[in-house]
Amino acid sequence: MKTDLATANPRKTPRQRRSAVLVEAIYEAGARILETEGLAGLNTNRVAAVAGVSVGSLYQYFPSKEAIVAGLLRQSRQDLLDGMRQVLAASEGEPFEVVVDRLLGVAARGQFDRPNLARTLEYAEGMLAIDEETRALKTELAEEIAGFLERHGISRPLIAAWDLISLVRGLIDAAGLRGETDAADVQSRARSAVFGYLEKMRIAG
Amino acid sequence: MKTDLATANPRKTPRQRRSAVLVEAIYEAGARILETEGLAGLNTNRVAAVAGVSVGSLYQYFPSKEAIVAGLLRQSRQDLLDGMRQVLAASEGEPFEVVVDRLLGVAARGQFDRPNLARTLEYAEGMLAIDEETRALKTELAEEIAGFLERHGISRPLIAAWDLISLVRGLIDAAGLRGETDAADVQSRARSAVFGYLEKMRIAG
DNA sequence: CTCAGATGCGAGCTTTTACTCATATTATCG
DNA sequence: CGATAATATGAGTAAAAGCTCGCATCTGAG
Repeated sequence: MKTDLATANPRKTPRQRRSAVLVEAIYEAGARILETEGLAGLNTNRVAAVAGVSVGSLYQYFPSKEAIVAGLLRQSRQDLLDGMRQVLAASEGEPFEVVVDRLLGVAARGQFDRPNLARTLEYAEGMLAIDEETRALKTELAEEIAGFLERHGISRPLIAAWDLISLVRGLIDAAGLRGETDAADVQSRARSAVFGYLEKMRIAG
Repeated sequence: MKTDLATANPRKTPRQRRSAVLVEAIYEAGARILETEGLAGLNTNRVAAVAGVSVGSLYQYFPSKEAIVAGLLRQSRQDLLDGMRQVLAASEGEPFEVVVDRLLGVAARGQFDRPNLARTLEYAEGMLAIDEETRALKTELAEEIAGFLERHGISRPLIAAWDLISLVRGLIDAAGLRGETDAADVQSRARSAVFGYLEKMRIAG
């Protein structure tokens, strides 16, 4: 638990194809373990075993087990941010409600298929030394959303963005945990919460 | 990580005062560690050290480290459930909005002062073998809220209860994590989300 | 084909951690 | 008090986990 930043970043980057494959296998093994057993079940020996590689190879590219988790978190955040930006870019001139719903769709898709993984990764942030870049992705996402909200007359847009992100995450996460499978239904309830919140904010803010 | 139920429950109950004090010290030490270093930072040796007792004593009352976390989770849930029930019992005939706001206050108070602890405990449920009784507390809470919602004409009350609980938790949790200190402001935003959601649900349900 | 650099390996060393047990101290009650 | 039950202790053990290092194998440029 003493992990500082130096040990939470990749050690070296793969140059040949086989090493890229190896790194990918490690990430997937890590994800699977986090998904089924959580942070506490993740150890380098097991990751290596599940990935079908040796511990030594693992340590060629990951200086610590935290680095694996950090990498997964970064990927997950980057994907979400990219998805959101794509929606926003492709939705110029569209009605507010439509855009919000599309954003919601991106969020739901990213979280609902592997809810345990998503939850563990988010939880991990508070416990690990995560590099600034990965942390920044979270802020970037909020700012992206905030900009969009501001353009549509929502007051305190940054606060609202944070609130909406965390509230939607909480709702979807819990639904996944309970074993709900109807993503459309969950999304529609999340929509209610989001629009409800926004309406109140338009008046009160 | 193999912990089954037998090992996640208290070993024996304190009979004298000194042992009750000891157990209390262990819980508080556990809470402090979870708060600052998360689940991964919790180990029996450290808990004992922080509590100022010996490992041997710890194992007199806790069969495993999981039992400490399980106990903390149970307490936290019991407190929340009690608080909610008290509000509901004391609010017969009060307007819906007032009661909701009081419930929100209970939730916020229980979560906002030690957000890291609250988050870790909730996360822990998925990773540990928690006794049925503690698990049931979660359901009881949802059902309590659901009953209240149903009496006020909310459709799909149980789903709505789950959604509201998790959405409020997500929102408050994130606010605490970001270091917000104005509990009243957070609560008022949570109120917006809750009423917003409920209004949509009254129509759509 | 060759060879230097890149990659892969896994036995094994070290540290951490869960947990026990023999022993010592303290409370309670007659 | 004195005796018995309750409680507290912490050195010690076994298992798990983090991580290294010397050596084997592969790849691609020339």
